[in-house]
Amino acid sequence: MSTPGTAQLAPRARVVELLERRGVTATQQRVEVGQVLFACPQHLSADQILERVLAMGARVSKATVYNTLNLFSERGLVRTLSIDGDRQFYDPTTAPHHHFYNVDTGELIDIPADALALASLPAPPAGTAHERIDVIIRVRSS
Amino acid sequence: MSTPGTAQLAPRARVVELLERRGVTATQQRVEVGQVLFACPQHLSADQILERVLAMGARVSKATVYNTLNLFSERGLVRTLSIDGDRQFYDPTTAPHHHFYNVDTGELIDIPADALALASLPAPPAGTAHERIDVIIRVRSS
DNA sequence: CACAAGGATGAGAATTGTTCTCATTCCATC
DNA sequence: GATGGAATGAGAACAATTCTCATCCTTGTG
Repeated sequence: MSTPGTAQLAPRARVVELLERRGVTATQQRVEVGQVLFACPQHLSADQILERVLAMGARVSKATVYNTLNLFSERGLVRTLSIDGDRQFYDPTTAPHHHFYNVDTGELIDIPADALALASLPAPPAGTAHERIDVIIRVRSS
Repeated sequence: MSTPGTAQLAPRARVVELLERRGVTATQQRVEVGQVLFACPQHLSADQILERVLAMGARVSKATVYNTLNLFSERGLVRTLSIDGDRQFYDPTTAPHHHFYNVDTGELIDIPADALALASLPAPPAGTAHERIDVIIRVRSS
């Protein structure tokens, strides 16, 4: 069984390497946020991340969590998901992939890119270039 | 040229029919919101809808606009889109289709369902059933 | 046509997720 | 160690949305 109150974390060294590879200064708080975020493939809200960082005994503010997540997002370390209007989720998996979203439970599940073939992509509107494609398959508990 | 201050509106009769077909009581305010919303294929925020309803000389409150849009959404009269975390957009086109989203301008453009082939849909997770599929192609001004 | 009953509306307060402010703290570099 | 610019944090500010609840309509019924 797992130690109570101790969640699985990504090793500091791995997080530091990830950040530095993207030119992000690896400060105390950023690394701690990263340890939570990059622990495993998952979908966490800012609040959940704050909670877990505090639970690991670290000291971080809400402002820093948001600053950090926005920075990570800009630098491609995390993918920001807007599924409903309520809040955003942060997805440590940045390689192309898609999502199931259970509208009843709020659960998000990854769909590997190769499990969903997108044939015949339409050309982007004049003067624009593709940036990323999000497919969300909404499902409901039956 | 168009009459200044007079936006294009869906005819009352058509809106009333749409609402009644879905079992929605066609009250004054709901019809007015519908006249704005169903005027043409478009993507409006709640604020924009409120603005336009007021601009047509009607009297509606913010609360009623939200109540109405949520009701329309439940009854399948409108599709609610969450593209970024900022606000929701309401799309009168309820038939399957997808969207381009320009991250620089915020512009949303419809993609007809048949312009984008989804091959090999993954099976929904156990105990769930497909509800709807949203494809958002993010583009950036180049 | 009056009228009750339940639904709809609206003004503004409340909530919630996120951003902002700016004084303090940290940290890489000299 | 000093130092300057970046990072942090407490809490205020903000914006979209929801809630509250008193008032107003509608609609069906006698």
